[in-house]
Amino acid sequence: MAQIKDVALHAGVSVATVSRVLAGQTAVTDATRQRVLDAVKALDYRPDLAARRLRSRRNDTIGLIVADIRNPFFTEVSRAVEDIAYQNRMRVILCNADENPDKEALYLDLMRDENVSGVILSPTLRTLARLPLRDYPFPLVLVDRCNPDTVADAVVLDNSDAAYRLTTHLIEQGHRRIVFIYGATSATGHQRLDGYRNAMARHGLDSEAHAVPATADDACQATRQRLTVQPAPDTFIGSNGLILLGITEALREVQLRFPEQVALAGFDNLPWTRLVEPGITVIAQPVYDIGQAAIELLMQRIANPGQSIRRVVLRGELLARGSSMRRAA
Amino acid sequence: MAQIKDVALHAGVSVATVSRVLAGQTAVTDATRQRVLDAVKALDYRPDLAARRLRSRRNDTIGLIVADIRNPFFTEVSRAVEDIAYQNRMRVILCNADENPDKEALYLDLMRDENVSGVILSPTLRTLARLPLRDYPFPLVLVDRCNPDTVADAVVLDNSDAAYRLTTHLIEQGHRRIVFIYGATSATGHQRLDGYRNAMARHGLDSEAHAVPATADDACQATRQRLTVQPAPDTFIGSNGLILLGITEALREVQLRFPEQVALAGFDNLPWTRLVEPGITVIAQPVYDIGQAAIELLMQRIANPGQSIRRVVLRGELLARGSSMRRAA
DNA sequence: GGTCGCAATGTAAACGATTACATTTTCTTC
DNA sequence: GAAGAAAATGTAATCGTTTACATTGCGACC
Repeated sequence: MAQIKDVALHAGVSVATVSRVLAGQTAVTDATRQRVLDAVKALDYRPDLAARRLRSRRNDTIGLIVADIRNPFFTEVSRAVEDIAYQNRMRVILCNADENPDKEALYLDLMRDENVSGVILSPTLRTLARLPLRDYPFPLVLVDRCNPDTVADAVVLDNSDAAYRLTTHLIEQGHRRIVFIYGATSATGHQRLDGYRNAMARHGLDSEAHAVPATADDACQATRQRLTVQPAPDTFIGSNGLILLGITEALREVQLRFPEQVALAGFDNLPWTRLVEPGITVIAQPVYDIGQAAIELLMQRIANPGQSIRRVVLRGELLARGSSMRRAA
Repeated sequence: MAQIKDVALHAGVSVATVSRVLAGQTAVTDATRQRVLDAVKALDYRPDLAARRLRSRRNDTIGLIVADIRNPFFTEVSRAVEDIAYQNRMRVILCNADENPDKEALYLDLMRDENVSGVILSPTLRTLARLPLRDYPFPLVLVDRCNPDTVADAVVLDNSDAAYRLTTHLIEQGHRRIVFIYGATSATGHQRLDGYRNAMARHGLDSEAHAVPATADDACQATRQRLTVQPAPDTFIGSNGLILLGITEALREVQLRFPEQVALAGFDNLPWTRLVEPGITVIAQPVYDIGQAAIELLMQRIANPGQSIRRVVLRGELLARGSSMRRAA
């Protein structure tokens, strides 16, 4: 493996000059620059990243800690983050916390060990609550989840508002006994719950919400359970794509028809929501944009650590489909 | 930030001893080991990974280059790889090649630069073809995709056989005019195509296959297109989950009923395949197992570079659902 | 008790880059 | 053409570990 001194020798210059050429500095003659680049090519020289990072104390790597990689929301966010990062010559270390605060803490430690330039995180409720107590040695951008009082850059949906609009839509379609099932571990679930409750209260209706672990199986279980209890609900809302999936499975098991026997709606415009007859009404999130906004925010903060805290709030779009339509009288 | 010499000072030993304790070597007295560990804790010392990697020339990082992170198959593989890797104190760099050979080459170079201990790769056809020409400076394990003659460790499904079984099942159910839609860029698609062709030929039926870019949209487009041409097919097979999704969308658009008007089957037991009425028949892959086998294979090779090439072939399971059932006469 | 052997520990040289500082070259300007 | 400034280049220290090699300590054995 060629080293920088081999390149220097080959080009007839000093190692410092080679380093400068590779760093893209200006204080080099065009002629020598060219000789160095030729030598680099001739020897197929590639700088040793470990050495570079040790000496320069820079890393050009960012950490991305997602709550659940199986959730298509996060895979799409990851895609965006990765795209933009590599366009800017940064590496990404992707970690999957599986909605587990311990894993999350572990990965945050790991990021510190790796001396990353910054981290994008979708925190569980516990980590979010502890955020003010800890002091991380890197810039942190939250994505998908934050509280009104969190002191960190963040990119989120207008969760409460979107849930309010979704619930209002259902009420306007004549549904009344609306049950809300949400993920217990995420701030998102709670904010959407707020929106749901507000909409219900404003129309003089009683709220009924169930917290579950944020997996399809748990949501399915909870829905089954609820169906055994009278009075049966009109309508279910799932606070994210995985939960909506679980609810749908449970309703399909007992052969309930949408929207005649039960109405259904939720968050995340996943491909299958269009396929299930007669189409499931959802709030669509601008997923790629969320990821893109997050990494751009992070890079801005890395470049300028002193800048004031920013929060980007994106709007969800209501896609009304058959599952929420007014049922025949 | 505490350094190793601070720890040494605090514990009253030399830096070498500290390093030895942290490396878990045996040639240290219990008493000194304890003093060192106390000092580490007291100073909250964390080794500088860049320095360690530079000096030791080890990295304990593996690269995972998946073909398409949006394909749930690969997200589940990633989960498995990550789980096992971190259990073994290894880091994972996850890269998404988007089925693009150029991106793939870029990431492979990146892995070389990062000096990773090994790489898990799901190659496009082009990269697979070029594999013998290149010589990578790290162990390589292929996952999901390989040829009979590829000279590398690999973990794959019994693709041809599974497709054969699936096609035979459809034929036995009375379907005849079966169209196979597959991803052009992956070896998997071609192997499944072989199995399909064999089954058709054995029953004296004509094959009809269409290659498409491996996305749901392209599969949807191709299906729409095919539906405009007479004679209309009995049945569609999608060579993976994304393509199956695209086909399903196209068939739903024109309101065709399963299995009365058209039958449908494919690969990947994704959650939504159970939800679409009356359930879509699929070959289920042991996804987590595939990822687990891949990283275990890789770790074995890292530990023992000289061992002979291994190929792990896992069996797909046919889940017969309503979409492939015999239609009423 | 001296010597040998081995275990425990210490000293200092790597690892391969970047970069502060020193030096040389080139360009202005008179 | 000389002086001085600025640009280009070179020399060598440095980043924080690991590890080869040197040294010390200690018990066993004769």
